[in-house]
Amino acid sequence: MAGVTIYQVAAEAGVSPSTVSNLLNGRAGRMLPATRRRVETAIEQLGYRPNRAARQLRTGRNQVIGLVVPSVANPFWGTFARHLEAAALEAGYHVLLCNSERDPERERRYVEELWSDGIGGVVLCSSLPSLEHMMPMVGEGLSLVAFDRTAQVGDHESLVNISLDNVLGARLAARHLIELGHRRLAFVSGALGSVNRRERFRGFSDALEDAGLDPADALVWSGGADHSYGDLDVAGLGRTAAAELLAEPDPPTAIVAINDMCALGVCAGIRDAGLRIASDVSVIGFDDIVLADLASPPLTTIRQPLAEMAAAAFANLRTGIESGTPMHGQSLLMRPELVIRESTGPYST
Amino acid sequence: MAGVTIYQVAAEAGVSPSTVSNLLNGRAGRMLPATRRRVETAIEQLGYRPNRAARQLRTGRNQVIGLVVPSVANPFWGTFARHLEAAALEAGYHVLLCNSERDPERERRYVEELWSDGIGGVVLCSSLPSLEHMMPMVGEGLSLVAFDRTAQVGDHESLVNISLDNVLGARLAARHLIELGHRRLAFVSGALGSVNRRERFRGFSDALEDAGLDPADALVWSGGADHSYGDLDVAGLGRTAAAELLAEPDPPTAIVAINDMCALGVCAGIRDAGLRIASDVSVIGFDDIVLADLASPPLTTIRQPLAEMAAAAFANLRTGIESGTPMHGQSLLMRPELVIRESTGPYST
DNA sequence: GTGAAAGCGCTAACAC
DNA sequence: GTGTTAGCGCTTTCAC
Repeated sequence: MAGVTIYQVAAEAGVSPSTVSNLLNGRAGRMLPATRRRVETAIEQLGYRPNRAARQLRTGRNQVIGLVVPSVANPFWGTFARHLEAAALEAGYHVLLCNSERDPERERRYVEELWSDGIGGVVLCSSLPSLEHMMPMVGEGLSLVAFDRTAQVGDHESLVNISLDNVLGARLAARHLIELGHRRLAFVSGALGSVNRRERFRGFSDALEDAGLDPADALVWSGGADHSYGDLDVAGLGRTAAAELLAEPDPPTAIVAINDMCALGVCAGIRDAGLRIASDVSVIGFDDIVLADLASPPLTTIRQPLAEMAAAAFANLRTGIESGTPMHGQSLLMRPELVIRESTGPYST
Repeated sequence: MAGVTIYQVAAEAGVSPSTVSNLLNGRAGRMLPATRRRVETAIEQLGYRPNRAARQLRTGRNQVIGLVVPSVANPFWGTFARHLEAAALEAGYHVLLCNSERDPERERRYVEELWSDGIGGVVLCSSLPSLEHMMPMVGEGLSLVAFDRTAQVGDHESLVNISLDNVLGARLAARHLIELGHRRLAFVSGALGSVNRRERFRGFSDALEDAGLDPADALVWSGGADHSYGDLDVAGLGRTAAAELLAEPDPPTAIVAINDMCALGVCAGIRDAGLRIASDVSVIGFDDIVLADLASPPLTTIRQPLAEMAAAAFANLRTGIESGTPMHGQSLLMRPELVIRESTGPYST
């Protein structure tokens, strides 16, 4: 800590602390150019940097937002974190990173701590159906943006939800497979009960119905009810899923994975079984992480416009924080995009 | 912000604020058990949470460390961030995330801001040879741990460096290839001038010499001097590198990539050229990111023990911050481990 | 063993 | 236009 205070600057410039403060806080409008110059010189010369703790103590607000993700080790969340940090930085905000490992209790503890640290806004990446446990704080003025989760019955009225249109995305995915001639489809996911898992499954079923297929005939693999897989193991889970599905009497010819990491695991499992991706079994992922394009074969997937979503999340949060009034509840559903690469191919007997 | 202060707690418990403060700060030793009980009850009842800004203003320090990484979108850094956050959390610290995009100027600005925000310690993941620009702050008391970078001539005496033994790692990598019979090796990297690029290249050269080969005969591809590739494009760079190297009159039969992301790109480039990995061209990476095992074929690589490294980084930082005295400069070089998978194979004419 | 009081550095009324 | 002043909530000597 440089240790130079606003008083020293004031003394150096021959003005009062409030003048310095005014300049610092953009109230330099009616200031004499000469005064202004003097203050700026003094700040420069002394290398003055305002003390944020003092400012926060006074104003009750700091320039920090919290980000709670399942795990930044997952490239999807890592990429999101980077975009969010970039958006925040542009507005002079910093980002406090929290990895929940998808534990609802940890999510709650994190948000509580952030709130009591004076952080005005949090982006919560939780796919929990109920955010009940956060609501007391939202009631007290916390701005909360739920990411990767759509609005649910019972949500607080000032909750903002930002996510992909998962139903549409999954529908796009399954339709692509059906158009390629596949009839025996599988859906692979981890933990049941997450909002977006439910939605993606819904879109998957819708597409089957659209094509006159019975969703009840589809193979659904959900990782065994009692397992709660970490966010990275999802790849290992895809691998296991593929092994089990391909050992079925009537195995699927195409697999929709809940996300790209899972799809990468499914691909590994297909190879483990001695089969070829696309020509033997088609695989489609979800997210379009950087690695989807690098994989072998490159992964067909549903793209989420992460940069735009991160920017929107931050913009909402900032408005909520700076307006001082509760945010107006809303949901933002981004448009998914089918990206066809080489992990999907036509059905062949 | 709950808004309940230490005064309200004191009033509720019928004691003075200092007594409450004493309890809060572990100075409850000589306190009457009855008093203590009363205060604890009051805290509980009012749901009191100390205001961190006020505490920081008073003590000058907060429970936050800064993490500056090139980009958390890169799975290697994402994984590191997660491990570091876990270590910090255990000690009650939070982590502020900064993505430098490998821009030295951004690195400096970030660290300066963190320092003036009252953050006592920073883990800086920079492979810049000189950390000169951080030194004024270190001189003033900032605890700085440089990660993924070894000690350099001219470093500040209280700088702690934590990294892998890159020379040994790269030597292990190249030796593995040579033992498989390869004689025509290539080394692929991005930006020149980073400390660990230099070290890895050194280990690569050493291994060639060990085997009686002339390092000058090796193919070195470094992304073109004037390009400064982002941390993710490193995969695209590997892809380009492979294309160019394989178009040479006398192409390499084995490639050492600067890291796994780059290696994944190299693999993509090899496939683009219609060749097969391992049987036609061997590829070895560095880091052992999660995706190395998921890739097709699974990537042979040099593993960095990231969790241990993150724990060590935090432990050092914490000691530095809490002791209040400058850290004792030292370097920690972790032992690399060769992980043989399927992207490397014997040389065949 | 417990309390009184003085600030940490800043902002924002409100005077002038 | 600029200065004076009163805290924000906490910690920490120093008295008692």
